[in-house]
Amino acid sequence: MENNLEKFKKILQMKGHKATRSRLLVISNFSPECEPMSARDIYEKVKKSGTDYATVYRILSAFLKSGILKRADLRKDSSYFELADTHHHHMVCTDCGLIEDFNDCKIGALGKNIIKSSSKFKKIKDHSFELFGLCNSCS
Amino acid sequence: MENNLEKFKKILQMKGHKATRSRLLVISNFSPECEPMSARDIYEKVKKSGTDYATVYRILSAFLKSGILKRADLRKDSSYFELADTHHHHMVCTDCGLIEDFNDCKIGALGKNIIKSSSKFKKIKDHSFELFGLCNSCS
DNA sequence: TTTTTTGCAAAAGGTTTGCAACACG
DNA sequence: CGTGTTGCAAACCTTTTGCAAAAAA
Repeated sequence: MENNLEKFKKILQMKGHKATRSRLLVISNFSPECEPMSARDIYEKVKKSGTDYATVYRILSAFLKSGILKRADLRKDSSYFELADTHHHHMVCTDCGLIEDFNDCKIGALGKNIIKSSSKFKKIKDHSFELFGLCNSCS
Repeated sequence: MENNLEKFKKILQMKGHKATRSRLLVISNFSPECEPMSARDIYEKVKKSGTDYATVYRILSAFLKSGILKRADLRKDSSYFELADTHHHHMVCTDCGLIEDFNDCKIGALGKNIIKSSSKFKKIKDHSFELFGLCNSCS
């Protein structure tokens, strides 16, 4: 447990954040395996410690900027977040919201080809690639 | 002009909508070439005729359900909409918001392969694929 | 101690809803 | 004419901001 705490402290410092109680709380709720979370999801997990919505949003925004987190574009009503260093994509059930991860192997190459024919862009930093459909239970 | 009106009426009826003044107004503001639009973009174009925000949202929502429109996932602060029957994707400048369309040739096949290895999904209805970076002016 | 961050409260968008009047078919 | 749609106002939800108190380095 203390090991993890130290690990998270190190990550925060490496990314230029002060290791505050709230930030440690937020980051420790993410793992490479877990589903993307909304601000509300995170707030629900940290509110018992006194951390409020404004702080959650400020932390999420700072983590996005420093590259700890990235957005997942799931066509939901609010923004979803996940660790930035795990490159995978999602299948999303448009009925019940179920999310399944999948690994993407060929998108990077695709993007490089596409940009060659663009006159307005010369470099891509990131991409989204999500699949939408009905899961087995909903179909 | 009247030709277009008749064309749009036909589309609405075919999709099970009554051809009301507001719905004709909204649908006639979309074209296969135009950039995705937000509810605000559309409201700005129809407000002079008296159509209000609530109606715009109700129409967008109905058009999504009937398959006239689909969402575009552009990582902006609000939802964006475009005609559902034009299959293309977007490059988005994360600085100034510039959007450039591109045609996607290989994603469909990719999706089919991916779903084969899923235990929770057996059919994909749609996908997102957008590229994010800085446009030439912003980089 | 100095600077950054937090908690609270309030505000600012974006989106949805109740309801009576209205328009389409 | 009857049902579905609209306009208005108000509510709701997500996200942002101002500010004084608290915590990190």
